[in-house]
Amino acid sequence: MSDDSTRDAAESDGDDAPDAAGVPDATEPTDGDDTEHRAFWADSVADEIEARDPEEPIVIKGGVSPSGVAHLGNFNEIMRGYFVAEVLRERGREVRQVFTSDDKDPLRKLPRKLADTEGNIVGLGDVDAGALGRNLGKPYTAIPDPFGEADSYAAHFANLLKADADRLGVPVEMISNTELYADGAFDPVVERVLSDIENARAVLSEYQRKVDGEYVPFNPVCGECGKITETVTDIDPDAGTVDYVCTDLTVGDETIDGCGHEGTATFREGKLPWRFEWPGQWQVLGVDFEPFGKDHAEGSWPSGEDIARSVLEIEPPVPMTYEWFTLNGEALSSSAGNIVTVPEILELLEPEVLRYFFALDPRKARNLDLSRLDQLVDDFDRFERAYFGGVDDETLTAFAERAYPFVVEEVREERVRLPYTFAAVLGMTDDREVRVEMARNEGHFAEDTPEWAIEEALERVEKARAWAERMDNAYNYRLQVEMPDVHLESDVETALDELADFVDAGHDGDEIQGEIYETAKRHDLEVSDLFGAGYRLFFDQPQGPRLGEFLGDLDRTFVVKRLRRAE
RNA sequence: GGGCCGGUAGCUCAGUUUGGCAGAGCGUCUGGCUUUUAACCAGACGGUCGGGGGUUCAAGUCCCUCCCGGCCCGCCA
Repeated sequence: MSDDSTRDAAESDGDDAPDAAGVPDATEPTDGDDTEHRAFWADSVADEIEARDPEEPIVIKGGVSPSGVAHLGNFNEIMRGYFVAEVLRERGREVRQVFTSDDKDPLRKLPRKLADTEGNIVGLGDVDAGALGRNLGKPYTAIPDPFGEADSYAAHFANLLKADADRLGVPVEMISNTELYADGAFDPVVERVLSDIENARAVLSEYQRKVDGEYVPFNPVCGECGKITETVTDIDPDAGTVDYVCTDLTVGDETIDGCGHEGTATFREGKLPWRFEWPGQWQVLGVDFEPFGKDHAEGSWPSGEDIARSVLEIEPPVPMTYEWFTLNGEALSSSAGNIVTVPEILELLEPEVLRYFFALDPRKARNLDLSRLDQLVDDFDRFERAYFGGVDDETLTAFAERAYPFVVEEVREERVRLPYTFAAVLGMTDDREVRVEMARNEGHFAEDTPEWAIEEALERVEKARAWAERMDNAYNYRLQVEMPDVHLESDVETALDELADFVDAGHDGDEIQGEIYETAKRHDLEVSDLFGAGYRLFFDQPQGPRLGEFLGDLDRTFVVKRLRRAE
């Protein structure tokens, strides 16, 4: 176990992310006054926040170290916070949702994966790794963007995260931790911690054994080499400075060399260690609610809560632990390549389905199985129907009544949802008219279905098509525009010619489907042989969707020509 | 080793606060759609609610204990 920890620590910054469910403490009512059960967890959290009679705007926070790839796990905090924010706004509260980029943290190790400006995941080999290596130990904001576009390494990843939040329609305000120090917002916190250092040590030592009488909870940035240092030799709270020596920094079994410089730094030229910095953020930003992954639940939350009360003398925010989700059954890990980004998953799903995923109970550990996205979409569709009263399930309906309006951008009952796997079938052809016709035949579109609803419904076809291709699953068939290279027995060819005549005479899909059986029978063929030939001709595969009905929706001339094997 | 969270049908999940018949969707199977061919319809099958013990008229739900998984109890965040 401890062996692993080295590896894990190596990329702990971002990677292993959080996932899905949450901790109960968080949603437990304060002091047992009113224990009203809520169908939507965000209502329970909102109750708890309101019970504190908070000043407005109510501040909801999340945060992450901008270490490498912004992946879906990082969105737990943003999405969980979003639902609580929306519930409070609905109750007439003014809410500010912020997300800190903890970008004064030092780059401790070279990431194995990065995300470029478009959010695509790339390897370290695609950037100047040597340049990055020389910046080990410096704050992320002091390191150039490896892709050369943003102001810094930190800004690059903060921009990606912000872009993803925009894609999901979450109005989150990004805050640079470095800036909080630079503009003096953190001054009172640092001053408090360092002037009351005996107390600070005493409190933290309850949680961290390493804390001793020499421990100084402040890490200056070296004025010479720019790296975060660990050795403070003197503190002058009145002057607001510390003296330091730029010593080596040990990270796991690696050492980042210090330059030996001896200097003096102001409270703005350095940072607090995380255990103090987190509570400091609560104070500086006036945080009322913060969701966090279960890794914090037994570590930094208890100490942070204590530091907030005992050192900073502030009330910590309402907490909520969420469980992590797994991706395809495995922990999220960028180094292992088990990662999905927001843009990636939005190629496969509508944003509202993804929001739905995060509206589910945060306490439950979930698995996001890309090969079974149809299940997630089906669940969403059912959830949506429940909102409109179409599902005989009290619990689901109660949940949907509360959560659904926050999941969709706009509540519109006339909206049409094509079942995801059916959408994948429609994705076998690019012809929009064929898609619409097939959907009509299946009863998904009615005569009076408005054009906007058809447009929206068809957007799912593109998602489902991308899914079928990416998973290379049972729906990954493609109508062949060019005649495939097929070899057929002569009796099969004869049968196909007859079938072509039948189609040419003008029959609908059902009739064609029936005629395939009849034709096979007449020619003493195995039905499967004739179907097989059809699938070869149209899909260049041995199998496919219900053939007759599919052909009935295609252009008749095309179908006839293809059945006759004409180029 | 200690602590926290999770474990309900093959899969994805409700239900656990406040004890009251074990649930849904999907999948599977069977049947239907004049006819084995993945879209549609109906029905059926499917459960030791992780195991064991306890409390109770009654336990998925409460208590004890054990198993499995994740996390924390070093550093860092």
